[in-house]
Amino acid sequence: MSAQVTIADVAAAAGVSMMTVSRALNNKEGVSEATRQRILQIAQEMGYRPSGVARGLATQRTRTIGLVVPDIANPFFALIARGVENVARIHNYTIFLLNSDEDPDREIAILHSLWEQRVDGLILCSSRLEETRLTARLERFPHVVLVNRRLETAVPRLCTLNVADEQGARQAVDYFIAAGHTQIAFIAGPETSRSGRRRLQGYRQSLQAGGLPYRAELVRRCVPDTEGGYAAAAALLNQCPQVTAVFAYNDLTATGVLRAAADLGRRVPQDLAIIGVDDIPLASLVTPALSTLRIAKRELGARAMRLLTQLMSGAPLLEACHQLIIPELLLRETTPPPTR
Amino acid sequence: MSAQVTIADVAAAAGVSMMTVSRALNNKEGVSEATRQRILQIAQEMGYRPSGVARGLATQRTRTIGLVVPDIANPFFALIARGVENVARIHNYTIFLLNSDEDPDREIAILHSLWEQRVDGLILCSSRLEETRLTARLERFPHVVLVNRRLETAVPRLCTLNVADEQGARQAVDYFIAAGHTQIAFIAGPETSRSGRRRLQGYRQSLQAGGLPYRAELVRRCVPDTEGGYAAAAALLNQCPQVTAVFAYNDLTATGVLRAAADLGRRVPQDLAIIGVDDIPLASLVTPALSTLRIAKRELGARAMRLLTQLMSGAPLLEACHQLIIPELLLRETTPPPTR
DNA sequence: TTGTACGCGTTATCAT
DNA sequence: ATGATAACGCGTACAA
Repeated sequence: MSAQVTIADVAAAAGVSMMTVSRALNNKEGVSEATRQRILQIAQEMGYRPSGVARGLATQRTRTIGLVVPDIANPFFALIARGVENVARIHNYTIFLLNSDEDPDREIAILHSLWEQRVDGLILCSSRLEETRLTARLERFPHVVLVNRRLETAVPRLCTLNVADEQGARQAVDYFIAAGHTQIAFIAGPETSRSGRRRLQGYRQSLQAGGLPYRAELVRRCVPDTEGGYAAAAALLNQCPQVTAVFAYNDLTATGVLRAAADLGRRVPQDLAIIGVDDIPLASLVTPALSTLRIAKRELGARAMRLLTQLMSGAPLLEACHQLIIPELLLRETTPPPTR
Repeated sequence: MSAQVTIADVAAAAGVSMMTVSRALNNKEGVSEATRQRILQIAQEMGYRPSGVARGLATQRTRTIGLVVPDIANPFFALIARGVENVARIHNYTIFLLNSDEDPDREIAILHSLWEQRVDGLILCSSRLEETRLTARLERFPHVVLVNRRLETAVPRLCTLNVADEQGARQAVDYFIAAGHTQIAFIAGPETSRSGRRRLQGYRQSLQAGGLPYRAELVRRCVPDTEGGYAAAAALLNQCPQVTAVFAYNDLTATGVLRAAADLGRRVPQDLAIIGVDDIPLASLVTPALSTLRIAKRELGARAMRLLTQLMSGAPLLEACHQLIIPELLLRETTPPPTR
């Protein structure tokens, strides 16, 4: 039980006041270089490390942030988290990571505990809270970046960072239409997903622009994982065998579509073309490799943390407070090679 | 900037002392039920939340723990993290998550920052620090659980939780031998991996027990990802075409082996049988689906946190301080179906 | 250049 | 059952 070494111990050992030690350690002026070095030396030898807790109480800043994701085991969010961490590390912030499991009640509980920890900032991904409840909780936090969630009302000290879902969906569906497909389905993910709803908008816009009718039976909700995609695709292909192209909510569901196609004897991409979303590592490892809307996940996380850092620094924002990430259509093997 | 509501504010509003408020909120005795309810009510209305920072300073316990993993984007560790979180949540601990990137220097830096945060406990996964440096750093922490890392010397207030690597490797190689394979290769992962070294021991033991010679050229080091597995397998299969079975460091490298086999025209499992380790979600999604040594990752994480909770509670341990998780051989499609 | 005294928000000790 | 007071470890005015 190595007794905690405090600044008082160091001061005593160095024969100076606590103040001098504090100044020396925090690189503030008012200490001669000689004593500073001596103090640093002694602190080092004693294994002194300042208490973030005490410092937090004194300064009212903890140098911690909260990162809330639906599920860190989802590679999409894991990569975002890596991006956040890379930037946080540079600026010396430590991260509380919490999983919300897409459960609004759980999300509330998480925000409470993060607030109790007095985090300096919060990055909240894919919040499933309704707007009023969400903004009410968020107002207490000094600085917030919302990822993958839009807000109707402006909240001070809050930025958002979103994927251009509509535009992305249009890219995918436009591609299908240009390739001559007329029966294009959308496996839409869960009803509660806001990005799913926006992708649906893009899907409809694209159909309309291409002069194709919208057919409700070609849009299927599903649990956003491989099993969900499989089930939805199996039902779809049985009931609407005329479908030749599927745009999927994400790569996990797209993988489910892939397996359903295989089980039903549909060749991919000849009989059925598929485009997913995210470009998680899995996408390039399944057979055939998934064509997908690539989202720069690490970069997204890094940008979120950079925004938060700017907010926390108190300086006026250099960038726009509400940003958009544009996905990029990545054609692999589940879309036919270009014919010419 | 909603001014922080403190216990003093609540006390003033309720017309009692801070102490009474504190007692009421912490369910301590010494408060009449009537005033307790009244205080709870008022605190609620004022939106009061106790400051973990101040509480941490006063109690010398922060109700936070540190979780260090090599890379949270690796699904193996992400699932362990979920296991840890599920248990932490129950006991009201909040988690600092840090990625070590398998970099010893980074690991040291992480341990420093976690110590500065005064975490109550630490779960450290796959430490790459040499024993003396590691134990020196760890002694400062009140309670530690080491995952996937053995220690020669005993450290007080420290438990370990490891995968039975040797035994697991033996299960896989024994299976190959029983199936009649005589040319069994091992794609061993990085030299620095201790579990890789232990799996190599198991591999050699199994060969010896089966009366098969050990051949150095059948053991290949590699970066532990798909690309590394691909490169190692491609070289191996070119130089030693007689190989009919490969035991791979993990599922990621096994997937690389799978792709190398496909590119070299080897049918799996007929020409080449493959067994990986971990059973990450990817394993069942590649084609053919990977046979693998399943490690119960969530359960591993949950057990680690349960151990830590027991340590932190101060009560004597109910379970053994050094535990082992036994992997389970899961036969899918990269091993031939049983012939009979 | 250096030191003193107080505050940060909460719990613990000791009274009342 | 309730309250006053002193920690907890550090930073910050202000003083020397």
